[in-house]
Amino acid sequence: MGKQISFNHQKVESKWQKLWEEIGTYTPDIVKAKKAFYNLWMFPYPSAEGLHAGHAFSSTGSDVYGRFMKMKGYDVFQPIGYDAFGIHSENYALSINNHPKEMIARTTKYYEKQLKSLGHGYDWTRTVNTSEVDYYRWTQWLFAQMFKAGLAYRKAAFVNWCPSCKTVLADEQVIAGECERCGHKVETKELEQWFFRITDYADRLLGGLERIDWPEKIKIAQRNWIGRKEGINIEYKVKGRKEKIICWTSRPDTNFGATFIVLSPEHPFAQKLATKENTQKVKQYIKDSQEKTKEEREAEGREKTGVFTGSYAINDLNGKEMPIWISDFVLMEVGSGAVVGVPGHDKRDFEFAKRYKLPIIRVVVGSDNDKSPMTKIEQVQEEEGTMVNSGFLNGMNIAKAIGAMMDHIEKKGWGRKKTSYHLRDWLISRQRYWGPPIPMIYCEKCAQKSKSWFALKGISFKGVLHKDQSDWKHAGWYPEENLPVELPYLKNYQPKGTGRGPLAGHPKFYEVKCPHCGGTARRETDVSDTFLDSSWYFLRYPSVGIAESASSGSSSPAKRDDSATRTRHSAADFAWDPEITKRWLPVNLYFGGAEHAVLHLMYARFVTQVLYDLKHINFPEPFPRFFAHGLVIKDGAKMSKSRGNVVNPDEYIKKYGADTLRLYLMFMGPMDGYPDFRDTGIEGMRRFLERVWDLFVNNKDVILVEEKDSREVFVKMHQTIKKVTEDMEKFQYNTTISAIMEFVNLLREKAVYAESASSGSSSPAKRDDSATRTRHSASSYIRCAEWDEALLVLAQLLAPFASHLAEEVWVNVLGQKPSVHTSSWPSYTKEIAEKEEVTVAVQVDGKLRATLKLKAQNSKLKAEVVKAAKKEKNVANWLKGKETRKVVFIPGKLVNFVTK
RNA sequence: GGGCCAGUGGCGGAAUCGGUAUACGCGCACGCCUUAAGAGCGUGUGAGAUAAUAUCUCGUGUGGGUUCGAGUCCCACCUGGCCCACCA
Repeated sequence: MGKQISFNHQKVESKWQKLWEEIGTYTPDIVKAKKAFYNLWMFPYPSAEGLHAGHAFSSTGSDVYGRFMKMKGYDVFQPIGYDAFGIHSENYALSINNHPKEMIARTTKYYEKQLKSLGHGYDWTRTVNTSEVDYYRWTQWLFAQMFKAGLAYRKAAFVNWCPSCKTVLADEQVIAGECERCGHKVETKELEQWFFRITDYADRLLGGLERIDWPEKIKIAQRNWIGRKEGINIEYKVKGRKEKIICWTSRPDTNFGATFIVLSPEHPFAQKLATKENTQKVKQYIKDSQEKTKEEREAEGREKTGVFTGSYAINDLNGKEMPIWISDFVLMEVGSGAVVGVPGHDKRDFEFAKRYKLPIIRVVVGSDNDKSPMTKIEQVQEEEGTMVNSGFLNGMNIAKAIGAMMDHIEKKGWGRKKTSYHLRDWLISRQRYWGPPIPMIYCEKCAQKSKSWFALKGISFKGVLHKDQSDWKHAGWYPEENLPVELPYLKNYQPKGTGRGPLAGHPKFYEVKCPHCGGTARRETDVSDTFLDSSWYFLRYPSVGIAESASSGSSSPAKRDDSATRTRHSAADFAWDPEITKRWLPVNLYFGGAEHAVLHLMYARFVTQVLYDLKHINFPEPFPRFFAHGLVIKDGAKMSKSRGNVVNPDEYIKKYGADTLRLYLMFMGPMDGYPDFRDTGIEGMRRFLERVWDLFVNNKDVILVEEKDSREVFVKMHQTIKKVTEDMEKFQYNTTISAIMEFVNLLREKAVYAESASSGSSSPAKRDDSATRTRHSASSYIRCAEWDEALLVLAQLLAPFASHLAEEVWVNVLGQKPSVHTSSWPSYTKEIAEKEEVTVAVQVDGKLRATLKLKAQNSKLKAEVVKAAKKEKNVANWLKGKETRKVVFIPGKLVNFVTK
């Protein structure tokens, strides 16, 4: 008997996990659900060696909320899947010398086992794997839609190239000059690539932020990344030449202080403007700078380099000649790739001017009133001040001067206002193997025709497709209509580093007929960015199994696709079912990491807006509510393999149980914090659960709660429900659990165990040797209803966290029908939850001198409280000989005698 | 360089609106139990003064301010973290 006290987590957990799956506890009626709640956790990529404690932390945070909503009466849908396509999985496969296809098959199995062992309430009947053809045919479909809408185009550009991953990268995927995946320094290469016109959506992505419930820091990150800035393109004539240089600036007010112009080495005029004697130097400089990586450019960073072209631009404002220089601190992708140098009011310009002894003119005087010539960088006035040496602007403040100057320049025809964005088009091609082949076909013959077509129209065609939809077919590119374009199994899938993907070595794959002229054409051999896979997965989940099952044909869904006969939105043959999508989307709560602020979260919003515009869905924002969880820290640092501080949840689940781990992870700290994982902490949590278990299984021996105690238990129960309910909504699980602990502590304190009549030496009463607990003979006391209710409530409050233990006691101890997870969340009465007796603080001049224990209603009466407070010896002492000038009274809380 | 966030016991962290700072847990100490150890249970635990569970002083990174009253609000600074970064 005595040994049975210990909670056998392995037995209990596996028992319920099996049963839940059998009876479909977490599989909602996807077609008919009335109160749909789509609770989504960012799916993981199954490339590493399984889930670590960080995954367990965030997925549990999401699961706890889903379970809570379920008990609140919602039809909760919690799907799970794998972001299994893409460079991260491929790199991992390469590192372990395994084919990604096999690696994925193995790791997804392991992930599934781990996720199940954590006891999460996922709907395992609807999973997604982005590397499976049934999924990626729609990723390809999405690409084709983008192209048809004029949102996918090719252009030659200076792009980020990772020499280690041997592929190009989007701007978002370059972190501080390094590859997001492998950490290798990124270089710049000029290549022709596929882009998505995300910049067309810049303003809408910005505007949409106002309407969604996201953490402010994520919104700010997106705003900064989009980086909308008002400015002006100023056109400068070049002395003695026909070229005009356009410089974008947000600070035209300082233009009277402009003393030079700097072009990016990649600027089309960079070489052209070099005078004869400078040509050699300029050529060399351009060549040198292009060989540098971004990192190198930056490392030399503050030490500016440059070369003079020999040409001069004219500042129309004052007719001054400005030497035109070339320097690699000016980036082609920013603004217009050319900068007007105002060294007095821009630190970088100042450094450049200093280095090459260019004149520095002050045109702004700041609040320090320094009007002296500028010789030190500290004097550079960037932020605020009053205009000087600036003609008609003199005396104006900066804000006013900017407006005045912009109007002036536009009126004179020297330039045009232009809003600039930091956001750039999404580079979507990858020269890799493990991804969806870009479903496009290129026909050289058609391309030649289109070149003449462009020539006819007077458009110089440089590989950039125009937005006008009629243009695309003239560039020789056609979207593949027979989807999917299956990724062939390649044994040697290693990236080549030639600027082309591994598929380029397989004529069987790329040799196709031109869908337009029937001639020999070539299929695109690059694959798409992995972030395209994850940009729409949330649309897929609810319809998994629905779209296919509605199909009557015997052929596989992959083969059924025939664009001519396909009705786009028929349930049988589309990525998502329109009715189900209406019911379940947008996602009600998205739970994930903040590190995706300008990656996945931005791309998913963009794709959703495009699909909304193309009328494939009826909502413009995929995630109206997003919660950004924090990270688990171990030994003071972020978990990582290289640090060797990765915590594998498996061993903890085995040793202490999933319930213990779940509770501990949620108790460590707030969900958006960075709590430290400790072994001693989890042991403490196991002890807590052991005490809870003890409370339940020995429940039948509790025979008494005294009148006073039963009331206390009852009140505490209502207080606990209130606290837990409120804090759950705010994802403050740590305080939720501490409230439950307090409740458990009280129950244990008040419990009185009977001498068991039936059992002998191993009776439960023996187990507890506390001197404070009294033992009574069973005959003289009765059980109270409050006690039984308290235990039911306790099981329910624990259910989102300790799902298995709660279920076990709910069914096998408390005799309820399964499942505690479908029972309705307990309610509380506000009046009962309010304390009956309160402690009122008594202060003299703001210092605590006594506390009063008063009945709640009395504590609200000023006269009563003041009277009682003055009676307190210590208060009287402090008031002696002083004149009370004022009495501050906060009903039910505090009284403060002011004598000063 | 820019943006955002945070500094509370030995540790993780509590503290709705400005109103008893340190809830809950870990750790530690002591006690009970035990032949012993462990487990379990109980008590204590911000610092200092003190015979004292009475009482007093100090105390939420530093310095100032507002207020009857500040962890919370304002100003300046210091430290740490995260994100972005030669963005014109």
